[in-house]
Amino acid sequence: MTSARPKAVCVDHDWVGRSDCSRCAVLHIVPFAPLPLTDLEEFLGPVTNFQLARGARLLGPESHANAVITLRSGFVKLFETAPSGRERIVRLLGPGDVVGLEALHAPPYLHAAESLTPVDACHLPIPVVHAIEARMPELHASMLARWHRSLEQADRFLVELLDGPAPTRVARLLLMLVELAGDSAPPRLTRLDTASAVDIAPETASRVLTRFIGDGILVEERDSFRIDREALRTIARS
Amino acid sequence: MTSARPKAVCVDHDWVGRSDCSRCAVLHIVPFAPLPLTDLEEFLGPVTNFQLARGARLLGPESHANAVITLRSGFVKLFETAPSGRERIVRLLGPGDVVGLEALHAPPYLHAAESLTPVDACHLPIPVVHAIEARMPELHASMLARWHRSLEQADRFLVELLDGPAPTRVARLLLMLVELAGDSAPPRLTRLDTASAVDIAPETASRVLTRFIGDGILVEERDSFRIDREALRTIARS
DNA sequence: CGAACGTTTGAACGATGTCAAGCGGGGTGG
DNA sequence: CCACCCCGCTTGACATCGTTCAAACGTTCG
Repeated sequence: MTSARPKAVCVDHDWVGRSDCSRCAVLHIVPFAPLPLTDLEEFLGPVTNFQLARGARLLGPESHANAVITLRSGFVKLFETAPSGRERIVRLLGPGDVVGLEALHAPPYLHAAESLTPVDACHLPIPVVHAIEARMPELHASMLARWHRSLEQADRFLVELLDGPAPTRVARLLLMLVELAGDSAPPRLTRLDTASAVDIAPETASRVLTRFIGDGILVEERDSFRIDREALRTIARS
Repeated sequence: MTSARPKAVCVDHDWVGRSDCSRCAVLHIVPFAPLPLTDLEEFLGPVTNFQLARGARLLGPESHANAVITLRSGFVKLFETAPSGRERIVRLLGPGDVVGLEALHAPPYLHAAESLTPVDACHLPIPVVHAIEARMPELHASMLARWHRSLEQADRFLVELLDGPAPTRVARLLLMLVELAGDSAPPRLTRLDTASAVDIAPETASRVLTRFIGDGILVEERDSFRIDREALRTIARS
């Protein structure tokens, strides 16, 4: 209480926005954990919270892969540059997701990560994760689930987003984005990001989207968008 | 010794082909493990070895996901049918790989798996894996490595095989197949499988491959093939 | 020997990529 | 506060690669 060292963010009940910790992919278990608080403090001290603007780089293959990042709010794209030089988006992450999972097994990070919206996130050094894992086996299962989800999403990109004509792909992407967002507002991607997610030319993305807008199926806002779910689902089915 | 129950295959030194166990993704650690043999017997009893012809189904989303399969030899494709109805190959597995990893976390299997060549494999019920894991923490790291590899390959499909013109893609696929095979003979895919791996029409695959053959870059044998590595790498770079 | 399947080959169409020019809005600097 | 500039987006025209449809071939297997 009178300690000079500041409280670990995760444990500080006075911390503004602590409520979002319930979404923390790694530590959502902690509040219910049977560990004495003082122990937790020691573990969680190195965990730091930070915010980023849209378009910021979270990490890349060049960074030291010694931490994972959990998203409290905001959206992130994981991408690689293909041999052709084109940028290819391979995954999309949202609130509650973990960025840089691979680091948990071995460096380097497999992709680059950039924010698609303003982002609120926490930085967890790998040793912290392992320390918690050692004491709380539940975390292990939770991490396995993360790997599972990552694979599932990679496969969805392969099977859903890269299948069929351009309008179909874009429709599926939009649906995927609102699904990812849950109750929060889905992020509006640039035409270029849209294009590199579904592997079409930016110009084609533009044409498809302006057509959707013209048909009243899609409404774009500054940073988000709204859709006619049913109409898009029909297009997505083709 | 005089027991009526047959010896667990993994432990039976008289078992023909036991040498291939050193390649077993899950149990390659076992021979060096500090566990008493009798213990091992009990664990490994339910492990069964089996062979399949080319084109056989190993498992699918419909199967009870209560086991993983380790490939001792042969090649397997993992595929899903896309919304368009087309079959899309999402991963290729070879000797030493694990089929149905997902089951380790939760059912169902995420894909269908079919042999591309005759296959020699072992069937490991999930409880067996967990039992070994409990006693041998090394296995845990080894399993993490599996998830890691799966993700890496999924990403390679996304970034390498689905990028650039048809000849480039096919070239990359062929190179990937010989890499996957290591010292064994790479499997010759049907035109249809080739096509659904790199997302082109079977006819296009045919045209590309006959051209490669004409150029002396590729030689097809009954079940395998040989390539001019350098020439293909050049095409793959484009 | 025949049937079935995978493959080859041809020809024509069409969706999408490419190239190029113009537009608009937001941010910066004067 | 305004003007300019830059960047992302739009729009058009055109070229092209790959798909599609169709037919014939060869091999394997019953």
